[in-house]
Amino acid sequence: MQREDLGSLFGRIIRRLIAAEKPLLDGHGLSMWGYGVLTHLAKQSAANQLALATAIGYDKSRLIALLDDLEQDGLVLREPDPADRRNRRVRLTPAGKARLAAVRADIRAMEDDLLAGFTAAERRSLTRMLTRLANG
Amino acid sequence: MQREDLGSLFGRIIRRLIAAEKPLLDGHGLSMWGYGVLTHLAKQSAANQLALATAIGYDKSRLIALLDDLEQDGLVLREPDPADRRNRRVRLTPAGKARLAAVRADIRAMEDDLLAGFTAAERRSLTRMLTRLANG
DNA sequence: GCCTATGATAGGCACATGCATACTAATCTG
DNA sequence: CAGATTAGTATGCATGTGCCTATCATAGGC
Repeated sequence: MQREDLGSLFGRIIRRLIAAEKPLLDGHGLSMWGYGVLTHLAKQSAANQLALATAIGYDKSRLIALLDDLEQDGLVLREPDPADRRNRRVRLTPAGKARLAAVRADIRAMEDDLLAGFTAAERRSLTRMLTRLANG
Repeated sequence: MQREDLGSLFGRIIRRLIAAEKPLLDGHGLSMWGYGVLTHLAKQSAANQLALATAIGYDKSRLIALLDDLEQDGLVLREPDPADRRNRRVRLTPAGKARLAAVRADIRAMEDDLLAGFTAAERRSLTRMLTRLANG
């Protein structure tokens, strides 16, 4: 029973993260997946909804209602693609960017708190290794 | 949009881990939570089921059926606590230990594969940091 | 010896998930 | 132009989850 499972470690960490993030997201009227969509769109607008769904690992059927909500809140915009009228491009509105920035500030503060015991070098090393694992 | 969210990183990693672990567990006839129970019991037998549930972060109601299954498969044993007959101690059977060892070998191999690009020093550093985060 | 608290168990509720199907509009292929 | 493919959308199903309530046996406090 030497070393502990990665699965168990990551599982416990994810639980802590979710528990800490949930109230912050609630405070800004965002769901986990809603936040995921905004975050992704901040990096790059989506050429179509299917691409967005696969990019964030969400079900394309479920994405519809999620986008409906975000659009109704004025955070994202679905616009037709003139080149291929089947596609609907999705991008952030200014309000979406603002909302994201606000949540992100809260989340960053929470994460800083979580990493309080880590030196700057450790944090860099950790995020670098996590990124490698995530993109494997 | 400087650094990426911890939540997003951990989320993607967890997805990869689950996708890789699921078939291994299936191959040994274990569910995620079943594996979690066996792993925990290998570290220490549970004084009662409630303690076990909270230790692994599982719902105490749901634990019943899970233990029923594990017991029926001969992997764990529920035995009365002579000191307090409300309690039911839970511990691994030899078959449970054997099953756990088998799954664990598979999982360890999978994890080694996942960490293929990491040096021994990096792995140590990673697990040390993850443990700190998990036990915050 | 009563009253309260605790552990094991059963059951239900609301919700999110992955997965599958179906339908329409638009595009592409031959 | 006809047939196949793709994007968006709606919907349904089985499953798993957290949470909450109820019941029963046992313990412990007073």
